[in-house]
Amino acid sequence: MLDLKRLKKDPKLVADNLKKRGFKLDLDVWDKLEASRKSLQSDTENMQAELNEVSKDIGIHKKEGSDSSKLEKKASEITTKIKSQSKDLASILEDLEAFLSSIPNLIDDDVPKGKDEEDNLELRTSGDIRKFDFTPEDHLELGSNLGGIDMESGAKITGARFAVLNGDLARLQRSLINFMIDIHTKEHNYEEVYVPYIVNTESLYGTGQLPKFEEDLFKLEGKENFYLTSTAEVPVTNLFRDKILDSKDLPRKFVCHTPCFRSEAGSYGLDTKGIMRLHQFEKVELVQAVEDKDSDNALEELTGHAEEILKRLELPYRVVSLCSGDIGFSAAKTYDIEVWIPSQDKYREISSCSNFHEFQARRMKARWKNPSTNKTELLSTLNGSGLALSRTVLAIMENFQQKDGSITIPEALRDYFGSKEISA
RNA sequence: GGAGAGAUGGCAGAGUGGUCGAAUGCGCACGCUUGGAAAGCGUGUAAGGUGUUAAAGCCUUCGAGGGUUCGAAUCCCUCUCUCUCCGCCA
Repeated sequence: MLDLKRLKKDPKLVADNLKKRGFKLDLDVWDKLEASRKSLQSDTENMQAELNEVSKDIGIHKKEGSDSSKLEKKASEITTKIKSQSKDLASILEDLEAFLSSIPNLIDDDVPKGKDEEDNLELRTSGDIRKFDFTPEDHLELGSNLGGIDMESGAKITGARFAVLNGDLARLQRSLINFMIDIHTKEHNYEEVYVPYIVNTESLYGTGQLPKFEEDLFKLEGKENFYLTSTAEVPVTNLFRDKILDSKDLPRKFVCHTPCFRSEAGSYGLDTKGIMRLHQFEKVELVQAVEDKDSDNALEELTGHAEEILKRLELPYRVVSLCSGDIGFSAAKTYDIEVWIPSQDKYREISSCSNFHEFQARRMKARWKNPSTNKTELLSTLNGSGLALSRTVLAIMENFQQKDGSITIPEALRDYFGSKEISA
C-alpha cells in the first residue's frame, strides 16, 4: 500500500513514479473518490459527534431522574441519518480500498529505467565460466542417466511440472538446505524459523500477492481462504503483521526453508524441460525487517548473503538490477542473482532480493516504536532467496558434470553431502 | 469429532448498559534523589483518521462481522482464534 499522505500531497509525483514501471495511475478516479470520501466522512463524523453529545446528556438526565424524552427523540433522528449516510460512506471506502490496494509500490530513484527484462542492468559477475572439453549435457539428460530425475513419475503422481528426485540428487538437495541454512544462521546471523505452508488471505494481502495475483496461487478447496504458499516470504514476513517491535530488536532477520507452490499461470511453453520451472520447488528464504533508513544497506547486505552461497558452491553468477518495467508489484528495488547455466549458455535467475520499504508493512500493520520520537513507525521489509533449491541442484549438475556423466560435488558442500561426487 | 471456558492497551489484568479509551501492575520515557548506579518518589505513556505552523478539539477502535438501544468493552446472533477435558491420531 502506498503512503496515502504522499498521494494526497503529491499525486503527480506519485503518478510519475508509477509511470516508470508502466502503471497508469488514474488521478481523476482518485480525485473523485477522495473528494467524496472526505465530505461524506467529515459529515458523518460531525453527526456522530452531535449524537455522542446528546447521548451523554440523556445519561445525565436519567441519572438525575429528569425528563429526557425530547433529547431521545432528537438522538433517534440523528441515528437514522447517520445510518443512511454511513452506508454511502462504506461503499466509497470499499471502492477506495480496491483502488488503492492494486497500486504497486513506488520505485527507488536508483532503479534503472526500462521496459522489460532486456533493460535490466548487469551490476557484477563472479566466478569463471567453465570451458568444457566435451559437449556438456543439460541437467535433465544428466539426471535421467543417473536415474536421479524422474519427470515421468512426477507427471503420473500429479501432473506436468512435477518432478521426482531419486537417491543422490534428492540427497544433494537435502544437503544444500542444511548447507545454506547453516551459513545464514551461523555466519549471517539469521534466526531459523519453521512456518505453515498454507497461508490465509490476510497474509497474502499483507505481502501483496492478493488481491491482484490470485491466478499465480494454488487455492485449497473447502477451506474458504486457504492457499498453498508461493514463497516463504508470505508466512515469514507476516510474522511481523499487527506487531509493534521494540527498536532494540531491530533488525530482525529470519531464514526459512519451505516448499513453494506456484501455478505458473502464464508461463506455458517456458522452461518445460526438467526442473527449471516446477509447480512445487524448495527454497531457502531470507527475510529482514529493519528501520527504513537502514533498508538500502540491508538490501545490499542481504543480496551479499545470497551471493555468498553461490561463491562457496563455486557457481558463476551475475547480479542484475531489475529495471523499472520488470520490477515486481510490491518491490521498490530488486536485485536478481542469476547463475550460469551451461546448457542454455546464459545466466538464469536463482535468487531475487527486494526492498519493499514500507509497502508491505503498511498493508500488514508491521511497526516499530521509535524511541527518539516516541512514535510508532512502519517497518521496512526485505527478502531474497538464499537460494532456490531445484535451480541450485540444476546448476551444480550442469556446471560440475564430467565427461562420463558423473557430477563432482563442490568442495564446500562435501561434508554436508557425504562424498565428493555423484558417480555415473 | 464431543463438552466447557475465554479473547480488553507493548505485556499482565480489572471493568457486566451512560462523562470508560478503559482501574491497577509491569515495561518504557522524563524528572527528583545519588559521587555513580540500584531502590525509592513524582510525572507521562494505545493505535488509526481528521485538524493545526504546532497544539487543542473531533471521529473510530476492547478478536472479526452483524443486531438491539438515544447510548454497547458490557446484552443478542454469526464467524475466527485460544485454553481445559474426552475421543482419535503422526
